[in-house]
Amino acid sequence: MVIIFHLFVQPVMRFSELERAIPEVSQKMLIQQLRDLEADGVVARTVYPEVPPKVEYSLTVRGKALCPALDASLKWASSPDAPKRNDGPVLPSP
Amino acid sequence: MVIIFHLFVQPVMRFSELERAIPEVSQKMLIQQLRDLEADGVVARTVYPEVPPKVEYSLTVRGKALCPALDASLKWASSPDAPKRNDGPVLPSP
DNA sequence: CTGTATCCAGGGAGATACTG
DNA sequence: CAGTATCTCCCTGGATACAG
Repeated sequence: MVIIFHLFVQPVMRFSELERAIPEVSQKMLIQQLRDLEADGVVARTVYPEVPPKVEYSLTVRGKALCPALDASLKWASSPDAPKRNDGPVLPSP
Repeated sequence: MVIIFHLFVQPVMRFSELERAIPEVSQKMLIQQLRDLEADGVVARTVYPEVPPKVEYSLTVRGKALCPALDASLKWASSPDAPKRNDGPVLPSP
C-alpha cells in the first residue's frame, strides 16, 4: 500500500528513492514487496543497462486502476465515526 | 475479509455458524479476528445470558459502510486484465 | 456452546555482509 | 546502485486440553 501511494504521488521512482521515502521498511522487504507487486501486474520495473545500474518503478495501467478502490477505502477509514484503535499500553514511565 | 463477507450475506451469525462457514480458519484465529473487528467497531457482538451460551455477530453501521470499498476492490480484482498469480509449483507427481 | 490457556514448530522479518 | 545470501530470533498460528 505505502509503495503504491508513493507511486501515485510520484509516478516514477528509483529503488533508492523508494528506500528513502519509506525508511521504516528494510531493503529486503522493499524488494520482496516490489517483486510481489510486479508479479501481480501492479507495478512495472524498468532496468536501464547502465553503470551504475538504474531501475525505475512505476504503476501499470492495472495499478492505476486501483485508484477507486483506494479512494473508497481511505474515505471509509477517515469517516466521521472512525474509532481510534488502542493496541496495548504505551509504556508507562518505569 | 472473509468474515465480513459472510456477514454481508447473512447479517447475523452465531460463533459456531462462522466456524462452519469458514472451516479453513482455526478457532483461535476466528476469535482473534472477531475481537479485532469488534475493537475496530466493524462487527457487533451480542451475548445472550443463557445456558448453553449464545453469541451473535453482526456488522455495525461502520461495518456496513465498508460496502463501497469492498465493491471497488472486488471490481478491481475481477477486472478483465486481472493476472492470475503463480506462487510456486503445484507439486509434480512424485 | 463459546470461548481461554498452554505448548510448540515453522516461517517471516531484521541485520549484516557480499556481488555485478 | 540495486540487489542476493546467510544467519538468527521471535512471533504467529496450529493443536490440544480445559472451563463456565
